[in-house]
Amino acid sequence: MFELDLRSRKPIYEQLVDRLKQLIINNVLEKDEKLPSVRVLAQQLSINPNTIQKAYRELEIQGYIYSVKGKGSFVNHIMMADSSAEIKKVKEQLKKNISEALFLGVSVEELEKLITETEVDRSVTRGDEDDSSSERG
Amino acid sequence: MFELDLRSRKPIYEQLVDRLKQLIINNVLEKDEKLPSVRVLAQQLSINPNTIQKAYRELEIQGYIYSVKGKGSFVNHIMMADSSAEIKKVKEQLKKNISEALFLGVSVEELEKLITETEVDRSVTRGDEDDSSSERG
DNA sequence: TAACTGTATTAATATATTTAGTACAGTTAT
DNA sequence: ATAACTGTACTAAATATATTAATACAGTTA
Repeated sequence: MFELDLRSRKPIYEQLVDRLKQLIINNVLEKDEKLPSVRVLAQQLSINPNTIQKAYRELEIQGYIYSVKGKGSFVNHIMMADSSAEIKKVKEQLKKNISEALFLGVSVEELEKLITETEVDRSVTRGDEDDSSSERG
Repeated sequence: MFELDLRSRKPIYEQLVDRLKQLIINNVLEKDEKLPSVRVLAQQLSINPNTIQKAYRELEIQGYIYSVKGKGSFVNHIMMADSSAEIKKVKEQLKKNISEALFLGVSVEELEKLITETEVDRSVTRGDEDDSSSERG
């Protein structure tokens, strides 16, 4: 399904969370799509099922997936509801990154281009079927 | 000098690096300003000097400060030179944050406003004495 | 019932972080 | 030269965090 860096200083479960988030955000994993079970994915990645569960649990807390005992874990594309706390976090992180980028000499134009590029990438992978979140106005 | 969250899962030295970076980026700490010595800051924050040194060393590697044996550690505002690796890192992190923000429903307009706001903050705290990195052309 | 699924718990292990203590070398002022 | 500061290096111990392992329980599906 994807690659992990077992030698990284970044914990495996965090890598999993980040990776799965990106797949969900970019619609590679579609709404209600079933994720591999904790045991199957653990075997595929040659790591312990508990580590997978820790990642899935975190993703569920953050609202990216939902899990049903006996059935499995599924992608949650509803979102947009009570994500205010998450939005605040992301915005704070963005501010830090932006000021650091500016400090390192990245121009405002380049930063704006980054936004446009990211937006385009999303439109392409999502087939542009829902553009409400990227309206300008 | 600042606050730390000793209960955070984020290592103390990483908090220190982030915090000092922000102070340097936003020019709260000015060029060639002397930072507290590892021992003094350690006592102020009630943590071990080795932890301070680890943070200072990381900041020196990243080019934010420079240290002179016997004299102290000082803010480095020259930068802009060989920061290509750092720029690449920040850009990748920015992409992730932007796509997550878009996914959570933050509009492109809002993201662009974040850039403008951050730019303004920097101009104000820096007295606008050097605007070369924020030209739009 | 058998074979899946998520979830929980405990213990052991591995890794990372922090502390503690000591030491050495360069700077500054006396 | 001495005293008091500075950064830096090193080892060992203690603490915190992450990961594995093994087991168990409950819900789902065929």
